[in-house]
Amino acid sequence: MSESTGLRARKKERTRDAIGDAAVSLFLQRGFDRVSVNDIAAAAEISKPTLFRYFPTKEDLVLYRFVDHQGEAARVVRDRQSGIKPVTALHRHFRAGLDRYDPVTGLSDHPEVVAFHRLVFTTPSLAGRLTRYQLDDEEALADALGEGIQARLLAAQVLAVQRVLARTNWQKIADGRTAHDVHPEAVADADQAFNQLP
Amino acid sequence: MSESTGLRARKKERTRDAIGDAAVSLFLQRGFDRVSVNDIAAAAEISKPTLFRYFPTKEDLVLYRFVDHQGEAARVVRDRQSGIKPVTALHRHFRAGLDRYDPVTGLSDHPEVVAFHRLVFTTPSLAGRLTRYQLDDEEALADALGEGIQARLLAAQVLAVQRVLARTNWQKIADGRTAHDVHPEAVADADQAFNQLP
DNA sequence: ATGACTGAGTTGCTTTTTTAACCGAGTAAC
DNA sequence: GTTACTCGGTTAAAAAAGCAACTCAGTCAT
Repeated sequence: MSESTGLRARKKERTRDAIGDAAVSLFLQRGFDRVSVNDIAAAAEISKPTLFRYFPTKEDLVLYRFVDHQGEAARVVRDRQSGIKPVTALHRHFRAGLDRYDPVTGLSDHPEVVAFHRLVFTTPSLAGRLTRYQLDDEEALADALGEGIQARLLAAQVLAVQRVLARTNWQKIADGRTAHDVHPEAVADADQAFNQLP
Repeated sequence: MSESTGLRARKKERTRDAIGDAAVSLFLQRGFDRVSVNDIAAAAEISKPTLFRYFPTKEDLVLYRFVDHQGEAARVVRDRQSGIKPVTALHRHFRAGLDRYDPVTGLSDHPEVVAFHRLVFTTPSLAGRLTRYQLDDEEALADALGEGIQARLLAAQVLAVQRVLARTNWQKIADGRTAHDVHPEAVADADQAFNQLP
């Protein structure tokens, strides 16, 4: 088994995580625009230019956790077993995320995750930037689905569905319920939503 | 109060410590020449050239803890209050080291320190290199003491005395006694030794 | 409205680190 | 004896990080 990543790559990854974690932690403590990039750089013990070498903008410091899932939908479609319809593959993948309470499904009641989602949804510049990421994601998914306008339409609908499902789940949890409690409804919602897709 | 060390300096110091600690820890586990510099570099998560930029030779990886005390005797003499004889200043300084169980006096029963001393004394190349350090130390002390042959003689005698005292203390502790138990004898030995110096 | 600040990004230059390749001595295999 | 290791230590080139100083917006006094 090769888990040898090379010194350079390993340290870069660690630096990236350190910056991202420091940023999110500070943002959760004090709010997005009460924290300067200087604060983050200081907390992560790196210099400001280094910070911007890892993250193009301040917003990306928050959203890099989503970026890591960038293109995931497209990948699911591409890697599906033959004979399985794209929508089915996406449905199963979302369902699996639900079952392991993956934060991207909105179905996580870890306090940090909940706070993080509130941060994103209630900070306009972050929500804005997030939709831009989702557009990229949509495009990739459309490409994976095929060529014409139908592929684009389907891609848009799938991602819209996932967005709504995730927000719905998050909302219920933000209202104080546990992820475990919400799980059955989340599964039912997902089944209904995906099944009425073309 | 300024404790601002600058990012660069702070990280360098940390890297140095990481290398030194990794090295000593491995040496204590497996013995000096059962550990390659590659092992040390890997454990400290730095590359081999980096290791050698921090430490000129493998031996220095062990001895840097002594190097940090390099020139201490000379400094004690130079910084003594006026009216105090050099030997007296050195005597008091050694006595103070005894009182705080400073490892350099040999009067420490921390298992790690004891094992470390055994490592140094029982590994020929290390003992050899250590005496070279002590020669440098001796020269610095001689310069601090004055010009002629007398200064050199005194310097040599002082350091010889300190060496013997430290080894004597260490030997007693290696035989199983506690530092606290040995302390009175160590003080008596030191008093006797320093008092019969010119 | 002008001037002084603050904060997001950037730029040029220097220092540090990684990488991979090498040297030279020792040593074990055959 | 030659071949092939391993190990201490070095070198050159390229990547990455630090530092200081800068631009460009906004903001908030006076």
